[in-house]
Amino acid sequence: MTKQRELILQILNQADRHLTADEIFFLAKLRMPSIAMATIYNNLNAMNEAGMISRVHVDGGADCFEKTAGKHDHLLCDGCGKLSNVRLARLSSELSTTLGMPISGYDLTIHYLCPECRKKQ
Amino acid sequence: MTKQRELILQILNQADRHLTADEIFFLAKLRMPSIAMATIYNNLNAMNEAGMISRVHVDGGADCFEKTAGKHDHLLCDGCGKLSNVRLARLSSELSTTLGMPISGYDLTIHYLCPECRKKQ
DNA sequence: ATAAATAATAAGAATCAATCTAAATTTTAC
DNA sequence: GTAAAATTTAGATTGATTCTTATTATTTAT
Repeated sequence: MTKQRELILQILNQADRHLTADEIFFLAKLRMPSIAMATIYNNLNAMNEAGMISRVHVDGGADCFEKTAGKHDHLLCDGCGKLSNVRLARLSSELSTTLGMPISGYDLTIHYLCPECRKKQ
Repeated sequence: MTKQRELILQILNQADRHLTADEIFFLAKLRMPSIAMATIYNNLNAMNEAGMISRVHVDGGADCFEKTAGKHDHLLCDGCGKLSNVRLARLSSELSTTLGMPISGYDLTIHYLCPECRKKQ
C-alpha cells in the first residue's frame, strides 16, 4: 500500500458522491502536488479489479469512481445529472430465474427525476 | 434521407450483430469510398436520437450500434464478448414499483456465459 | 542492515473514440 | 431552377485513458 494509493482511497472514502478521475486528481494534488494522472488511473484500475472500489460509466461523460459499499445499482437523474445508489436486493436472482441461466452479474442504471427535480417541474 | 444515411441504415439492418462506428465505417467505405467518419457519427447520433437505432456502451470498448427492435436489454458473454438482446417485458414497471417512483427508463447489461462458452468450460 | 530484485511513480507522449471546423456539395422548399 | 438550409468531407481537435521510460520507493533474500 503506497502513500498514493492510501491518499486516493481516503479521498474516495471521504467523498459523499461519485468522483471522476479528474476530480480525484485535483483533490489528490492538493495534498501531494507531485502526484501524476497515471498514478490515479493505475490505482483506480487496480482497486477496481480488486473489488475495493467500483467504476461507473456515465453516458457522454467521464467514468466515475466510488468506494464499493456492497452490491448496488445506480439512479441517474435526468434533471440535474446526480448519480445515486440504490439497493435492489432480489434483482440478481430474479434476472437469473427469468433467463433460466446463471448470470455472473449485471450493470443497471435507472433514469428518473430525483425528488428535488420532480418538485421543481 | 441522404444516400449516406440510407447506406448506414442498410448496413445496420443487414448486420446480425452489434457494430461499432469503426466497423460501420469500414463496411460503408467498401460501397462508398468517399464517406467520412464524421458522417457515420452524424448519422448514428441523429438516428439514435430519433429512436431508429440504439447505442450500447460496452465497458472498455467503443460503443456499439444496432437497429432498434423494440425495447430490450443486453446480455454480454464474459467468455467471447458477444453481445445479444433479451426482452424482459415486466422489468420497467417492476423497477418503478420497487422504487416507489416513476422512472423514465433504464440501461441493463447482464453478464453471463453464453451457451457455447458454458459448454466449453 | 544491505544489496538485489520487484513494483510503483512521475512526466509526458501516445492512443482511441468521438466531436468539431470550415469549405464544398447535396438536398429541400419555393 | 434558384436560393436557403442541411449534410458531407477531410482533417484538426478534444477529452479520457493508457503507455513508455526513467526514476524512486518498496520488498525480499541474504
